Amino acid sequence: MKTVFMGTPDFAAGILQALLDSEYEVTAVFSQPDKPKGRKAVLQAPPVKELALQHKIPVYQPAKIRTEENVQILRDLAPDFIVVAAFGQIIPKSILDIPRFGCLNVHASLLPAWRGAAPIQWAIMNGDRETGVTIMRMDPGLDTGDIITQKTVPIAEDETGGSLFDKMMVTGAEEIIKTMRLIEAGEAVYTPQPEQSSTPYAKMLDRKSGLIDWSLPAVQIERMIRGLDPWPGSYTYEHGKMLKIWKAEVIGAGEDAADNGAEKSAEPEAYGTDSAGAEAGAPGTIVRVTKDALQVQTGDGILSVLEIQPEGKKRMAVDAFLRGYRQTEGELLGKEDKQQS
RNA sequence: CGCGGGGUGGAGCAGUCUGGAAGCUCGUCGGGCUCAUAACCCGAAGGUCGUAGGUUCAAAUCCUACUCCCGCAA
Repeated sequence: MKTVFMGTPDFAAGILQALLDSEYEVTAVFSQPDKPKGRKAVLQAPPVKELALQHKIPVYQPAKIRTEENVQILRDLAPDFIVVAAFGQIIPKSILDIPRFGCLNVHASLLPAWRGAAPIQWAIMNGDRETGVTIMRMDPGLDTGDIITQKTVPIAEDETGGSLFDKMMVTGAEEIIKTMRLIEAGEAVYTPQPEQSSTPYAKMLDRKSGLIDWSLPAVQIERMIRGLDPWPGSYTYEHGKMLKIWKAEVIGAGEDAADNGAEKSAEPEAYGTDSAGAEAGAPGTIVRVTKDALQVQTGDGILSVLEIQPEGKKRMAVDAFLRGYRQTEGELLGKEDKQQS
């Protein structure tokens, strides 16, 4: 069975690997063009390309796949399947119609939920308890094709975008092969999706998506921090410098964060008068600094920051951060100094 | 040659501009106090100040080259 694969990032490379390990013959790979990356702006090949080259599979990297030239190339390849995973380009009907068994897409959500470019992160940010992988037969719409197979994946309490990516890749790899066999055997069932998605569109993330809005509830901020780890990362501003936050925990406002909360608050700390002002502070205010904790007021509840990365530095635990940087209670986070420039 | 921050005992930082005894907050080890402790007190170990060269009586500090880490931008 001749198969053409289209994809770009690591997630897609995992799917490609599964195809290479299977009985399906990958005759060509399409990926996005190499892009400058890193500080030196060195051209870097996408992971899928790297993997394909290792296996001596021809790689095409058109800037636009929808040209007549590319369509012709695909016709000549005459694949039985086209498998698409995180390719990054919209595939026109003229190509969807080429393969005998259609164009299959591996999508990292339980469609119709989270259609779009960043389904994994959005599922975490939304606080979903589970998500999953959907294999669908693509149609010209955006993640609106008929569903063939779905497999749910639970989202752990401490799930990050990165850890969920790994799980989804494994599941996606299993499901795509399973689904291809099903189709080949003529046993596939195509279930149309409802027109309306059950969630907002999982829009593409960029660096700015990571700016923390302290007026949101602490739980939501904590989810965002996990969802955007390792990319693009969540951040705020401290003394006008970017400060990334990689890990945090919600401190129940009043509920039973008892065990360590109780002991600590038992200590005198002569903390009565000035804390009153701090507690009532605006979202983003640092309300409490101890040897190894940095607690920030949010729109609802307190967020205790656990792992941090100052601009120009590496990730570090808060206790390390607090040793050198000396934070003060009452300081307000999130203000970008516009002094410079 | 895109812009910028940084490499100082195990960790995080100060000191660099205005050369001249290695500092701060912790950690580690030993001892003490205590019913007890991550708290407190006393003491100790541990550093080629990223690398190489230069200037100087004298360089963490000034000059040159290199290297590694990181943020931004793409």
